[in-house]
Amino acid sequence: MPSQLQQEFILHFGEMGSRWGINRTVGQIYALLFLSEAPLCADDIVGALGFSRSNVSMGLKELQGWNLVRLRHLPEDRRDYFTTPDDMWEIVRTLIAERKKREIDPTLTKLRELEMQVPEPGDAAAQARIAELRELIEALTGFYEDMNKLETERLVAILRLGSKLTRLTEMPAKVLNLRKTEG
Amino acid sequence: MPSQLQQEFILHFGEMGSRWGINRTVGQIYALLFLSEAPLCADDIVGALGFSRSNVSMGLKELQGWNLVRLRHLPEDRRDYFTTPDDMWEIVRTLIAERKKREIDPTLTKLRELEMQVPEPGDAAAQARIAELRELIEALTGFYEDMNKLETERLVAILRLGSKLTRLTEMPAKVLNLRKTEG
DNA sequence: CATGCATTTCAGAAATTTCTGAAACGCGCG
DNA sequence: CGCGCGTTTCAGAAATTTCTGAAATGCATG
Repeated sequence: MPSQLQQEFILHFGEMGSRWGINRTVGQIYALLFLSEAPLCADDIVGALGFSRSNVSMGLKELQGWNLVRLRHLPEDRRDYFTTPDDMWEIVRTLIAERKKREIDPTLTKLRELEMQVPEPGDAAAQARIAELRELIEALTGFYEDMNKLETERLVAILRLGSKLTRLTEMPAKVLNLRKTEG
Repeated sequence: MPSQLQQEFILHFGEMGSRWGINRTVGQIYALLFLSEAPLCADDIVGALGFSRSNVSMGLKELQGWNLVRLRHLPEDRRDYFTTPDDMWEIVRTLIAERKKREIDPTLTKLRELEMQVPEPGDAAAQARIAELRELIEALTGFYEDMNKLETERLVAILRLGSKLTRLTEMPAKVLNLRKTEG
């Protein structure tokens, strides 16, 4: 039985679920798993949240589809248990990766496809706009991919620098090459 | 009447709409406005997409709520005309700002609120996890806010550097302070 | 202050998504 | 192979979201 604190967290995640592209049930299940130290099985979740068994099953399946939960097995027990990763950065990384996969990649593909089409007369402006959009998305996803390759420590260091990063863009090329690329 | 190319773009945006937290109609309306050079009025949109007049009205209102379209008036015509900004970076900036407002800020507020609560026994682990999540979100949104303050030129320069940014974190503090902060 | 033109509101209809219980399935074990 | 225990599927019910036409509203103009 979740405490008052946990209850509130879970309900909030439920409400936000719809804005995040998952639904209320799935949001609540995730929140519950996120807070609990020990792995939970489907019936634990039914007990805590009161959804039907099948709804929980579908919710867990969806969370697995998002790579947001890990399946585990306890000795002497053949039920499936689930947890969220301990490392919060790992969670955020998968979340971003999955959202990119669902919300951005299909559009990028479509835009590229549209650019290949032979334009009808009058399509010039539209096609230019599409190209510009594609370039912008590529700039952003390219940056994301670069950042995502970094170990968390380095990533955090960069985040902390924030607007100080501008300075790097002001430095002469020479200075930038003082150190060799590593990794 | 949209060309084949435009049609495809519009339909794609419609389908993606649901994944982006707007709906199909709204996605299509936005796509149409995005592609067209001249401002369009509600009836132009009805003509192009075949939705009911009221549906278009609601869709436009929602887009205005997202700050994704601009209202304009043409001389000698008292209808409302709409456009999307010419500057694509401005579009992306508002999009990100609005999504942050809807998808992240409420959660940040809630997490802070939960951290203030006096924990019941057994809540220690949960509260620690909540704190960790809050810190991580703050790190990310803080970085976002820093980046968002930059002029587009500088922002693009940083994006292009990508993983080269790591080097900055390897430099001794002295080097970093060679140049004074500006802006 | 009535008229004409355009936008907005709103209650119900239509469509879509979510949820449930019952049945089907999978699998290790005696 | 048949039993026990747990998971998944699925068709229909329930809930939610989206869409529509009709009526209401707003507002400049004669």
